Amino acid sequence: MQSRTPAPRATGRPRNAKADAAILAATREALVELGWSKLTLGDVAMRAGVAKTTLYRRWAGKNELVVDAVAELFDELRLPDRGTLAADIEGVVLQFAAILARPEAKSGLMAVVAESIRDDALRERIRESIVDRQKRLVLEGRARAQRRGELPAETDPGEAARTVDLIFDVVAGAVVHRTLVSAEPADEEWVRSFTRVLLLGLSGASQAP
Amino acid sequence: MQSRTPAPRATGRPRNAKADAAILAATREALVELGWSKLTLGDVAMRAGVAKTTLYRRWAGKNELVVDAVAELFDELRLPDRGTLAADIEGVVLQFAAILARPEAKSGLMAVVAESIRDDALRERIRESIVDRQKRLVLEGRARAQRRGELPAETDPGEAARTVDLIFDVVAGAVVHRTLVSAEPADEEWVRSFTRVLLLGLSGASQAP
Amino acid sequence: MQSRTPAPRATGRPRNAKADAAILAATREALVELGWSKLTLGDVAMRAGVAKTTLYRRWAGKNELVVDAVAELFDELRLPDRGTLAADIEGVVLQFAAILARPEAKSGLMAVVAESIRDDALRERIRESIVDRQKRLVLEGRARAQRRGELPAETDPGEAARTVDLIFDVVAGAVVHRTLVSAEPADEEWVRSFTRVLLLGLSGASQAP
Amino acid sequence: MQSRTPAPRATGRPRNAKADAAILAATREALVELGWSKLTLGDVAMRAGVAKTTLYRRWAGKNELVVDAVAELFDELRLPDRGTLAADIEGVVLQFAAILARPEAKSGLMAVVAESIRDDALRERIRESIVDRQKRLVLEGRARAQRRGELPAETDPGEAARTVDLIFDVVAGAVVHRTLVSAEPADEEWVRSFTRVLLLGLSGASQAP
DNA sequence: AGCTAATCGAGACGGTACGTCTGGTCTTCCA
DNA sequence: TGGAAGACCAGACGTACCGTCTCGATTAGCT
Repeated sequence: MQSRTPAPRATGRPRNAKADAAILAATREALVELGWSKLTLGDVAMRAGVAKTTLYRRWAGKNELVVDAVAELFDELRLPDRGTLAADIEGVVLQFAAILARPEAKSGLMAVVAESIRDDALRERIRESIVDRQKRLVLEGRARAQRRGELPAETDPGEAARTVDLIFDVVAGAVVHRTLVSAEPADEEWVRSFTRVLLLGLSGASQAP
Repeated sequence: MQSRTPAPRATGRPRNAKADAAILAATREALVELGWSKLTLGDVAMRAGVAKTTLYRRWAGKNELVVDAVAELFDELRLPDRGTLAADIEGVVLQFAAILARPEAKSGLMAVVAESIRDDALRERIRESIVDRQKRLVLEGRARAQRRGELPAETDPGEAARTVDLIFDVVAGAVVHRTLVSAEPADEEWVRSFTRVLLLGLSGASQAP
Repeated sequence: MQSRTPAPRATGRPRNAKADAAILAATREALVELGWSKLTLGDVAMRAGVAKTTLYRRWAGKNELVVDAVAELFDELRLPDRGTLAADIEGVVLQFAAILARPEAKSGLMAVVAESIRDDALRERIRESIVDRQKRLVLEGRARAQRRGELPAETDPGEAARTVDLIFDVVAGAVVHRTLVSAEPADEEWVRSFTRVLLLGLSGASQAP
Repeated sequence: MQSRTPAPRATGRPRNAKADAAILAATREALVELGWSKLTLGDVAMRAGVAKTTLYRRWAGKNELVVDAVAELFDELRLPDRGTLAADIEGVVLQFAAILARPEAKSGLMAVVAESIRDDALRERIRESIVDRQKRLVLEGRARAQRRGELPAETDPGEAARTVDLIFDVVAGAVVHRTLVSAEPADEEWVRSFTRVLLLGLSGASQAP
């Protein structure tokens, strides 16, 4: 999530530790005001009160910077215990939708995903910083449901991993599409409908293959 | 889908009819080679053997041009009758995934969606040219399934529209996420798993509200 | 003296003819205010009311621009007939000194000569635009003195050319050194002393080889 | 000639004495390879195996450093007794021309002179370190010629000083112009022609004012 | 056949951002 | 205290594109 430290040095003036946070905050601010395509690194540097060179010393370019700035937003996601699997899912999907509704997330996320298509290193960075980092929610939710007896313990680990991936694609994809492409709010009503379809589909699929 | 004719003129030299197609083809070619962010209108004009002026006379900018260039790709989608609802869905989802796997679609689509977040006119153009244009497939598929007796006739038109939207968000979102973010192929196996979850979820949801 | 026209085109928008003069004037203005080392092309462009790209389209860089800006100054040099060779020389040397005393000439000339040491094309440009262009004065002065009978007609053309070069090196070198290195004014008194030494030296040298 | 010691210190770690020489040598090396305008202090520091800080602690900037680096070159000038005034002059002018032909002198000298036009402190430093320091040669040559009886003892001290200045401007100016602007070698033949003109001019001028 | 009007190519134009480089300064640790 | 290392701010560099403009040259339909 931080700037990539090229190597831990022992000598020379150490980097200003506050600058990283200031730059990421300035990036999010600029994303809100300008959007991705009109965001310039010179402007971000100015907002952060930092020279352009400092920014380039820590990030390779606009894409890497925006990935890190956006990734921090998703670390807010939590999975409070709401008693049932359905309620847990609804809760986390609503949180996810709320983050996606924020303009700094909207503007940046899709753009870097688009850029990642032609930049393998960038895609890997997105996966590390954002996607895989949040798969913990799916794993934790499933474990909790298994403890409650709502879901059986998985037998085939490969199958289980594939299911996690499928769930993640469906949940993240549907919420993103609803929010960014359809441009409709992913509100409680929509989340309830979506969760019901998802749970029924999954439970049916696991019972009658 | 074509360039926006500001007003039908009667006099003066008529526009070169072949230029539109040449420009859109050149745009797709450039998307493949360069991706969205390194695509420049000057380069597209050169590839199309056309002056930059000509290009700007027909499209307002990069975003509008790319939307039109990409939209043509999705007109290939067909819904052949494969006998059952599940097979029909699998077929169209596979076609959709195949188009999304093409680099000119990948590069362009996500980028213009990202741009559309801060540009309402662009979002409207995307919806007209791409999204709503393909909702016909969902409607046609449902009608066919109702004729077969696989689905009951809908009673509440509002509820039916909401369901169409939900299906579209889930299908398009999941396939896009799988292809672009997870960067895994949406192959037959995945499509079969996905379709099963979707159908079970929908049928269960409609039976036991 | 003008910007180097890469090729006489027939098509496309023609270059703004006034821009050349405006840029050269702005360059001299900036030389006066800032000197060579603090002169920036961005600043010159702004002063001239012209975009930086326009400037770079016409000149390869700072050195070439300054050569042209300074060269125009020396076109003012005239050789009025003052009756005797000594008076003619004194007159033109005083004019030369007066131009060299102007800050736009001082600042620019030495700097581009310094740069020309490592840049053959630049040295050639200086020679064409400034040095050889003003050798006309030496030639004209000699011809006039020969018409007056003050100097004999030269017999050996090679020797005559070498003498012109020597005179030029001595005159230009001495005035430049006096003005720029010694930083003393090349005023009438100094010019009279210098001219006397020069003429005596030359006449003695031609009489008794 | 050395770095300017702001105050003679008594306490603390003493400065590395070798560093001064290493830096000046590195400066000359960089002048040869890069020329003045592409010489950077960071590069000089690296060549000298010294930190940039050390360099800035001893010299105020690029100009001061180059003046000192170049000044050392001119200390090689000697005035061996060749028997006649003309031979003495030819000898020293040839030496001067040989130094000016070296790229580290060419590149640096003209550039700092150019800079000195807008920087009085720099001009004073050049005069101290280079110009006045070598006027000793003119004085010594005249005294020797007077001892030989080639020149009369001067009567008016002011006039004598003015003559020294004039000689210096003519000699230094002509050689510099020949070498750097005309870019022709100041070889024995040229020096002989030049010296003859100079001596005839001076002797004639002193005889018949 | 001439007129009118919009097109076409070419390329210059004013702007703006890029990512890099340099100049000087500062901050840290080590000797 | 000096020195090596290197981060820091400031700002110019020369390049690339943007979207607009100004040309001369076509190319139709309408008189």
